[in-house]
Amino acid sequence: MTLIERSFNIGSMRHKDENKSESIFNAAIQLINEHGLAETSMSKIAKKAGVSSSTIYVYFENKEDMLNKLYLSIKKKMSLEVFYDYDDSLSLQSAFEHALRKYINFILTNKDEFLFLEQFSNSPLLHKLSLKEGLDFFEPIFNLLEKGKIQNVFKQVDTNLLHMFMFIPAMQYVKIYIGGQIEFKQENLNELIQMTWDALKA
Amino acid sequence: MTLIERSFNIGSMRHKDENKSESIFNAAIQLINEHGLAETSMSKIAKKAGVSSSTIYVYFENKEDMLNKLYLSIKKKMSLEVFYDYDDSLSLQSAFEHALRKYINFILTNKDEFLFLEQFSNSPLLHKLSLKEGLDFFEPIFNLLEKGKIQNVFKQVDTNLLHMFMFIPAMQYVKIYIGGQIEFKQENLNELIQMTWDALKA
Amino acid sequence: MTLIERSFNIGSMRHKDENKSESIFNAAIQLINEHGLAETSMSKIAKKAGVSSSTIYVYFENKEDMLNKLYLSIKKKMSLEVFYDYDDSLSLQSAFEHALRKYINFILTNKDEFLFLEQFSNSPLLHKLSLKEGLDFFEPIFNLLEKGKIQNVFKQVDTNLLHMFMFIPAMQYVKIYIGGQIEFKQENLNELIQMTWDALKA
Amino acid sequence: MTLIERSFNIGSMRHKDENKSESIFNAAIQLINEHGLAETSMSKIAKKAGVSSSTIYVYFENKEDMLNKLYLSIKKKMSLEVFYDYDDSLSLQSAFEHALRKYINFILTNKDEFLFLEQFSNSPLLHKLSLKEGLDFFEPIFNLLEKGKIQNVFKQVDTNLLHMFMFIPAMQYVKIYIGGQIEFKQENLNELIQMTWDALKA
DNA sequence: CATGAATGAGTTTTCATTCAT
DNA sequence: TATGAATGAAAACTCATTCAT
Repeated sequence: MTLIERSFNIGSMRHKDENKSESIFNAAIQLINEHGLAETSMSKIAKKAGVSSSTIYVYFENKEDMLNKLYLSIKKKMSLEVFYDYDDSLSLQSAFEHALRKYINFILTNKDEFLFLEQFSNSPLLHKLSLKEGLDFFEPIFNLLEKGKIQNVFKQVDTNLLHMFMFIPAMQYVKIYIGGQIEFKQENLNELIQMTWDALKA
Repeated sequence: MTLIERSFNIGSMRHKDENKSESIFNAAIQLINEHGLAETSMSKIAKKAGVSSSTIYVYFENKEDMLNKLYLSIKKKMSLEVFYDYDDSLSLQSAFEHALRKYINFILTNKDEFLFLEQFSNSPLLHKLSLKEGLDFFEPIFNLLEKGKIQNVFKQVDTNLLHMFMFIPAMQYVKIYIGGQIEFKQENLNELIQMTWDALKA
Repeated sequence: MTLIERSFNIGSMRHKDENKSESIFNAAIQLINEHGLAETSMSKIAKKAGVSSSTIYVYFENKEDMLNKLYLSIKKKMSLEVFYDYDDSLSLQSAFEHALRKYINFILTNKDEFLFLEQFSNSPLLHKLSLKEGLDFFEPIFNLLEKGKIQNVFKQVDTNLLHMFMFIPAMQYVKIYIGGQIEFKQENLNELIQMTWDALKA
Repeated sequence: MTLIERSFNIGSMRHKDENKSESIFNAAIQLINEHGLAETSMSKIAKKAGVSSSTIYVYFENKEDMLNKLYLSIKKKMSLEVFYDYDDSLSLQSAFEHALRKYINFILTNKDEFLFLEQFSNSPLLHKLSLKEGLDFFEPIFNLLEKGKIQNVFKQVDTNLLHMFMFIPAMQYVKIYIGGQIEFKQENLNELIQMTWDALKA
């Protein structure tokens, strides 16, 4: 909390605090990326967030609930930043490239959130429901892909396959870059986008 | 151990029981896939494996060590089954398709092992070293890809990029199939292989 | 509070709401019978009573205070319903039988209150003071028993012994009936009353 | 552990220890009588018993299991001490008096165990099964009562009623004596036994 | 009077691991 | 080699209570 925020807060210190929820989320993301889901306890999260661990239970039902809400909140943030300004007038290829670049840019500049998503996606704590809800945020992309199939620009295959090919290699690329196994090159990125396009193209 | 099994063991200097190690591995894989890494304790593994939990510490230094050894053992098994019979006389495309199909076949018929790999790959318990060692098993594939680049059949891009594009979509496809989000179709598989080829092709 | 309820309250100096106190008591009784004293928390009581848990602390000092007040309130209610109309003109045996039947009837028709009493009577949270105060409500009965001793109808033994023999078997009978271990029969009841009388009779 | 016991134990310190189970039971009984079931935590029991609280879970599944096993163990001990030497040659009244006196003597000299039983009997943690099993220990008494009915010495009423009248007043007497509300007199005891007999007698 | 938010201290239980045998 | 018993440390979560509004 900055000094200014603090002063705004004086009159309402006993009201449920967006900040608190936020700092719990941030603490969780950081710890999980640093030490893994299994090693991240509620009390460690609380300590890092600067609240009592019982306070977490004011905001969330239990650990599972907290993680699922965090998952959805990140998915939503991502969707808002990445897909909201989809421009209908662009050519299909431009739209495709635009969306993919924005997505890659998002995960590159929100590494922590992205890595949390990746780790949590493999956990049995992720509810089927959250998974589904999370996918919904990609709706504009599904529309794009369907349009591409209709225009015979993309292959006539299951849209899930197109969707998968569009994002999974990019995600993996960012993951191994973050993991230090390769170094990031703009050139690689362009190649990756080209390869993705080639995979989808009819 | 039956008498017969025992007699087979006679010539062996080591007393440690390959079977026991094996059943610990199997128990671990099953439990981790069922309940997640975080929820799988040594004592549960021991119970499922039919040994005392102290016995696990005869075979492995600690939990981390056990999981890393399990990781490498699966990677090795996979490598043996999938890449050992790489046939040099095949055309590049045939070799590519052959390898990819064998890989997909392996993970489809060894779902538990595959899912364990996926879950453990995202865990900080996975040692850098194991990760690297795990990659080594793909060496024949790296050779294939290099050859393809030299012959100008594949794009002139970082071989890691080629490797990534070759396997990651297939893995993701199997994962969402196992997760019940799509149904398996031979047709999809053929399309996937074609898309993969298109992505790599120069 | 509706407007009408509010207007009924006009003449009262106290703002504390008899209803609210009542619903806290009811919630407590129900929960304690259902799950036991140990498992009944203030917040669960509050939730069931439809108030905030901090509201309970407006009415009571703390949990102990609340339980003791509840205890006394039930004892009082019982005393009012059971012993207030003690009829001096009745013969001793009629008075005895009348009182005992009324008591049994009360605990049969107020099972929850009765069971709470039983459970709380064994708790160290029950203050000595409350216990003593609770006994006072039985004063008419002590008078009856003393009179019986003077008239040589009852045994010349410690009045506490008479009192105990008068009520304890009846209470136990109702308890095991409520617990489902026996079924209720009017016949049993008559026998029980006879046995009680025989125990007391000189 | 005495010095002698200790020396006997030297060679077997890693074998499940009857003593340990015993000291957990004793700690539990004492604490529950002192502070109530609700206030007695596993860690307090462990501390008092001189073991780690995790050790309790080596011997019992959970708190409920521990308490139920303790309940049955006391019931069994009581049954062994009180009813095992039932003498068939005695007259009914002698047998009745003998059993009742032995019972009263047992609860007077095992106050802690008795009070635990009383407190736990009212708890929802007491399993129906344990309750039933606990009653079984009274079998010799049920036989006695049945015989008395056949011989027309006792009233022709439900045996449960006879059983109840035989023990409940005695138990209550001991309870209020322990609670300090009355003082113990041999004379009272004799009166109590006479009253009990009068209640049962045909 | 009434309450939502907050929390320190506590709960039960499980964990990975050790150790004597 | 194999193990049953034991445990300190930590897990997730709940509790009675307070406090600012």
